[in-house]
Amino acid sequence: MDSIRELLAREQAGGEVTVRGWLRTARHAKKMSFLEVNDGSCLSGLQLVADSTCDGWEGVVRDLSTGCAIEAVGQLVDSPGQGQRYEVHAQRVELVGGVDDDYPLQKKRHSFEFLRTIAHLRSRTNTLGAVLRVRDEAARAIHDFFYQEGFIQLHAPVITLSDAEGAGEMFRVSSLDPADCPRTEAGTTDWSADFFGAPTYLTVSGQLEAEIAALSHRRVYTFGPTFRAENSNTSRHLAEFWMVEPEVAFCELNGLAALAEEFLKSVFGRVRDRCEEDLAFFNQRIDDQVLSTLSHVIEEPFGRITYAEAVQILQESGQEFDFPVEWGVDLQSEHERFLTEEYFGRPLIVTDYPRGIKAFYMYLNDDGRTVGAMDVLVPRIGEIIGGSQREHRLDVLRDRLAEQSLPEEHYWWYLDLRRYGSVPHAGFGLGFERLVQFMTGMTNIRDVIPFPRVPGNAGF
RNA sequence: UCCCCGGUAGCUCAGCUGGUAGAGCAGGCGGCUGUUAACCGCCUUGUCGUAGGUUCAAGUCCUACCCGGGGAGCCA
Repeated sequence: MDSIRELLAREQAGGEVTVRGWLRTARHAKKMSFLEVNDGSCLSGLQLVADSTCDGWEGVVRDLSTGCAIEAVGQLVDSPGQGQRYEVHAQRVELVGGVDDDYPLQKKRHSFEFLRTIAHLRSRTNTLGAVLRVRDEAARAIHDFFYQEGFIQLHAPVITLSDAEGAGEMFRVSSLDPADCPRTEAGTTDWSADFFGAPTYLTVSGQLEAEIAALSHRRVYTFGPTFRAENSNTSRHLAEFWMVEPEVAFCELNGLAALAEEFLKSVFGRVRDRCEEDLAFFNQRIDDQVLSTLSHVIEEPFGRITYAEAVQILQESGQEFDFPVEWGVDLQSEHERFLTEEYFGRPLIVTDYPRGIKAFYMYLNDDGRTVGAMDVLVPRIGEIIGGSQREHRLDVLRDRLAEQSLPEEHYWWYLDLRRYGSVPHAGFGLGFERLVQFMTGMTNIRDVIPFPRVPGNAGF
């Protein structure tokens, strides 16, 4: 049995083929029926043409409608009609699974909001089908890029003891019965009686574990689900999302920025090459900037400025911003978008942020006021990558922990890494769904992951 | 969490200054054509988000809540 993708890619027509899939439309005329079958292997469907000589004409073909699962055998021929190169003259059509007449997917366009309520069926639509293929290709491209660059993949734990960077609410993991859990003498929950003997949470980042592996295997990455219990209701946030986190030993900030740029160019190039049809669809139906934006990322060098330069550009821009800009405050969405969309018009790497607005583990620069942090900003999405050179000097790291009132005992093993063969190292995090959003032009992040988890909704 | 906008048929929406609900699509039946989100005719479908309130009368006005969308914050 061939996939429709393979059949449509054939050099020439001819021969008997078997097709299995789901009907997008069934157009019935008096003497013949046209059945458009899709099997998810590509955006295009395959047109089956059946007439009264077809086995199954009465009792099957004439009763088919949108959504039916079928299997058909016939001859692959050049299509005389417009809109497709080949079609199949069906000799036999079997109904594998019929549909009740309340099948919710129509031939007409649905809103993405409605499709989210039928997440079990929406992957059969053009747009979500294309998203799943692009997402798959991007994931493979990421693994292949790191493989070729000599990285090994680290499987970071999903259940962790403590917060990676003191940022973000975490989901608690517990096997205790909330209605009847053991209490301490003070009356609070006795977590020492819980499954792990301590409070545990779903991970918010694999970074700290990746640092461990980088300090033995030099170039490593993680690619897995991460979790944030933030009450974020936006088109760019999920409670469960997939994050890519490379970590490189013997590497400083410049090397990391170069890696980030090379990484994005490679992954985007691969998806452009292999998802041509899907990307053309997104460009036509979702956002007509998709293809030109991809080319920008692949072909043009990224802009590179320091935070201080960014502040100066913003202050001298003459733009009215809702939030004023001055050295020491974090850049707002509107600032990031102005820089990458209007001022540079291409992806942009901003480095060396004030120490006060960044995490404790970031490398303290010689000026004493900035850290070796790096954000990659892209048009329409804003920050897509955040990373930094890590603080590898034990004494400085201890000062930074104390500065942010973080208890050393929670980070005992993280500090150990600085005591035993510490080396300069750096890494970044990439939100995988935001990458897919950027590549497809989809405006809502809930539509680039098959089963989105957001506040108040974990259905399907 | 905050600010705006919205919730009317299975879907997408219309419904003016309050007067008792409608179009396209989907679905059913019939017709027709190498058709392309096919087309033509007929038919079916509603606690007008929920709960209160104002009024002779509420889809329409008021209040609260729920849900959805856009933006912001947090961030990836």
